Amino acid sequence: MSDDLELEKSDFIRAQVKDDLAAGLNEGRVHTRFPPEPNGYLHVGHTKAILLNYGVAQEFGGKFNLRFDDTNPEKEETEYVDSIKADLRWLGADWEEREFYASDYFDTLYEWAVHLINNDKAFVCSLNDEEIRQYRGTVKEAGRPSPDRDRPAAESLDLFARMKNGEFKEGQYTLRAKIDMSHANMKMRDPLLYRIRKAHHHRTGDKWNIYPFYDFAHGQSDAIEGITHSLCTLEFEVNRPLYDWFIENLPVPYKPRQIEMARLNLTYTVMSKRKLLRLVQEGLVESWDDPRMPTISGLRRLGYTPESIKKFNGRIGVAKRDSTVDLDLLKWSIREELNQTADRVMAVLKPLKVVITNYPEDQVEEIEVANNPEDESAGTRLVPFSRELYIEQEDFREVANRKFFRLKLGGEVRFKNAYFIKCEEVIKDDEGNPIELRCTYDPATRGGDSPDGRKVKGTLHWVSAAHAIDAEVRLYDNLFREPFPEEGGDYIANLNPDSLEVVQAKLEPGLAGKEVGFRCQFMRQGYFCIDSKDSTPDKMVWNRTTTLKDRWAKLEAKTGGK
RNA sequence: UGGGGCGUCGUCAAGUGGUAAGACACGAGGUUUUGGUCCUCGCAUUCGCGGGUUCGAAUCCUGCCGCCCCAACCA
Repeated sequence: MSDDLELEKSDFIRAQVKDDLAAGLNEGRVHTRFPPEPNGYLHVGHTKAILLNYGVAQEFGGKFNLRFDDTNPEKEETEYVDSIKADLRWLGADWEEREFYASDYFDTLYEWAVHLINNDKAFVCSLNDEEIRQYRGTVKEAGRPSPDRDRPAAESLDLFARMKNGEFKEGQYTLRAKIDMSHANMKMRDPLLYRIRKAHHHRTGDKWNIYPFYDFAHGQSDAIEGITHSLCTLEFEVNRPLYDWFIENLPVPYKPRQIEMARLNLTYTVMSKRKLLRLVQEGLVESWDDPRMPTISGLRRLGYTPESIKKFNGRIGVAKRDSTVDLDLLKWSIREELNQTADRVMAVLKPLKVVITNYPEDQVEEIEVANNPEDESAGTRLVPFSRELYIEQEDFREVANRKFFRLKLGGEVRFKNAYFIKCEEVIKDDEGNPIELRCTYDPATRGGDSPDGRKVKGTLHWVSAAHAIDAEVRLYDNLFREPFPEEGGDYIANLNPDSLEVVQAKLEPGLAGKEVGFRCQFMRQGYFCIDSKDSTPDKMVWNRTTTLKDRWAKLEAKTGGK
């Protein structure tokens, strides 16, 4: 698990920070921040930003702030700030006592807006949203100045104060910067600074009737906190000139610098809070932390560890080109860890009864099984073996070719660590489906080796029927069936109808009493963990974190089942 | 009147003038009481394309092509 003190992390951002330090910038400080808007749950994409920002601060002996970008009261809720904090803690990103909110700075921001008005760099505009859009021009045509652009500062000051006091309706006025309506960068065409919004804010309550926009809050918040490197995603590249304009034109205590990187995209998933919110609202998934969701809380519930997510992020790197990472890399990162650390247990997902006809009726043997072949120190345990057992339905075929190493009528296989078992008879239901196998065992093969040296090709996992624990197991698969669900139409249409299959499984008895969150490998099936929401001691619920690599399935698919 | 970014293997990604790292995926073998793990081998004569500079170019110059972002009172 720790082959990864690896080569020192290096990417263009860390290189830049290193250069800045070497050049003696920022008094030798490094100070980063993660600035989520509390309008939804965090997803894997955010882990890239969190781990980068926190990692850079750590690596250069700097500080890391958590700052909620809460300038839009209509979409923001305390539930979201709580979930965000829980996710950061779980990931191990420690903001110490520096938990801030853009709303902490509303008073300062208001003063700074007044400062701009006084310096003839902002004005109160009475255009409505439609007019503002028209006056702004297009990407290829210059815009036109608002008729209010030359409103005297005294008048703007008065109007702005009255906006704040709630004297006007929403939408009646805005405060805008006075920059350049013909600027090639649309963001510089007299951008909006404040809008009237008589909404209840999750922290400031009803104190404010006006709220600053992102552009007027973000860089200034960075400046107030003394952030040295303000890392964000590529789409904010066009906002940077505006970011710098405010820093230059306001009496800020510090001049931070914005650096942009590519956001994370993953195949077979969507990575936008808006799109994830729709899945939740329309009941297409159970909740934000549905194990199929790419949210941090969803992955946590699915069984991912913080380490695996860090490993994943270490592998994908940080760069500026738009990219979509293969979901397999994420799955690989958790298998990689769990292969080393998870105990192996036997659990039968889709049970088929096996009766060993020559095994004494009331006999029970305790079979010794290694807990983890990758880790001898994990020790061994005893598993009961008896006359009636369960095996996996898919481990039996009445007839099959020699590529099928498992049990067939008349064939012999090994039951893991127990005995060689031979299938003598199949009992079927009315539809012809096998419902019970009558088998014999070879007492001389106890432990799973034959003294006469004969070989069997297959080894099956099994569970003693009388001792088995019943449990619900949720077999999760990709949420979407297409690698690029957003391509061509509505992503909802690309939802994978088989993203969840629920089965009633039989588990080996040693699993009784395991705590919520417990992870292990169900031998030959995958990695599983006990669900943190729905599992109870009486009725366990398990989630499949991910399958094992399955070369047999691949072979079968290739040969078309022949 | 457009501006700003970005193009290196199927997918990520190193590389910063000295002759294409690594990972995932994929393929072929071997080991194996998990068709898992592990091990071995293979997988870019070429860096979006074309010119140029140079003894030497993915790296420099130049022309073209392609993709992404910006015209919310969202962030």
